Amino acid sequence: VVDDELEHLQKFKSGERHVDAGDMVIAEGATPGRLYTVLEGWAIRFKTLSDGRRQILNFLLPGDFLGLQERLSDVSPVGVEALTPMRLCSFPLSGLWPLYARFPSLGFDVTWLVAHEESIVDDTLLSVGRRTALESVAMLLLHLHKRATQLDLATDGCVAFPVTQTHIADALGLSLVHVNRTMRRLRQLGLYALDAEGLRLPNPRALARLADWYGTPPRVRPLI
Amino acid sequence: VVDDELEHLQKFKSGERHVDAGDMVIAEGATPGRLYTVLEGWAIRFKTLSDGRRQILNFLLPGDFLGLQERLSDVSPVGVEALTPMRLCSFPLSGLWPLYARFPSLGFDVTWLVAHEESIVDDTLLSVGRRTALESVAMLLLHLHKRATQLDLATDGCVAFPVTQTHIADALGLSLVHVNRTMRRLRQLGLYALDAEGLRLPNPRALARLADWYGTPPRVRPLI
DNA sequence: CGACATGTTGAGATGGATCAACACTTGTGG
DNA sequence: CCACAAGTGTTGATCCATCTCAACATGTCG
Repeated sequence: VVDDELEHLQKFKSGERHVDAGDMVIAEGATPGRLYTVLEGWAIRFKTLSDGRRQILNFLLPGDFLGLQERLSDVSPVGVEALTPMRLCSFPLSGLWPLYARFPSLGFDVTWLVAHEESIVDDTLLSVGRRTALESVAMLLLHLHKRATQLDLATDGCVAFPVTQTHIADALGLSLVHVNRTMRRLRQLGLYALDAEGLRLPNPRALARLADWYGTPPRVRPLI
Repeated sequence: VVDDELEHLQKFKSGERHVDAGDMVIAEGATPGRLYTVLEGWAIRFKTLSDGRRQILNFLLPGDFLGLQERLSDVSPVGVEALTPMRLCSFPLSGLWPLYARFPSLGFDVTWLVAHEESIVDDTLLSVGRRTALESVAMLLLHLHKRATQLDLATDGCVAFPVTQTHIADALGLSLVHVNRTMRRLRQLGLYALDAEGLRLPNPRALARLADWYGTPPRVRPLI
């Protein structure tokens, strides 16, 4: 989707960063001075309350941008944790302004990426607030499968899926146990299959109907 | 907070729009060709499922920007409804790119506004997903009161409050009845008072502790 | 005056939470 | 090679935060 933007942004990179699965890319409460784009791998962006309750805000896949929302205050209010080994394109926060000044079209693209991420969070908020557990899980599986497929991460409709039931629970504001039971229902309905190979959705349209969610047709450079 | 940006953005305006309380600024499913900044008044940004369940994504106050997330696809996936009479600064979508090209710093500010709105939605998602009803309502009241105060809408700690319990329910993914009972508890705890004058928070620090939410110190032009 | 929006309260129902096991796999150190 | 811990998935039993249904009160407005 954003190949073009990615390529340009990389000219500003000051280095690549590699992290392992489970590593924190940005720790909650840290003061990161870097921005990243994801080149490879999956991550979660999350917040936690002081007693440990955690909410996953969204999943980060290749092409996603991170570090901007995190920099609105001195201390990052969110954490970012790798779900798989990752390759990140890194550049300093101080490089952002020159980028806008000299390549306004890239600034434009950054805005687009941020707005796009927000629209995903909007959708999740609708799920968590108003959808039932079954509907929410249906939408999340469909959403992630679709994104991965659009990034060419699918082989024959099957995408590697590093997301555990715990992650799904934390993304949808549900308990682990209830996610487990809900996913059993979806599985028995034949709406998804998951094994070592990855995630498969035999009937995506039924999932979409169930979740009342029909993704947005992707547009490159949609503004202007 | 954003007076400076507002002033510049207004140079691009193609007109002012006035709407009454209850009017739709942007209808769900419409294809708006305009962007707005709020000059005066309150609004909600929301999504609805096809059976009518509604989720408010965030509240729009003076200085907020709208129309960008809405324009990521051909059809606006969200609606915007005025809670009070509003005055909006309007300019055409086609004016956005020239703005970036000729005044990169304004592009920068637009990015900041979008990222800031996302951080608010992030906080709400944490509430809806992981906070209890009492905590969620506490945070919402505190958040709105703080924003209004920062915009100088408070007189003597009291802000006009056009938000009904139905809105709070739809913002927090709760039922109207439960919001009513929850607010009664908060009222009896002396944590808020609401009358024709407006909303008053006698003990904001207790609310913050209850909600485990300590807003971000506002920064103007925080990037660079 | 009635219609409508908003707030309030009670009673009962339920989706989802919590607590508690247990199975399976993987990695690790002795 | 085995014992063990840690992560993940699964299932049953029970509880409760919140929902739904149903009234009713109040204020506003045409």
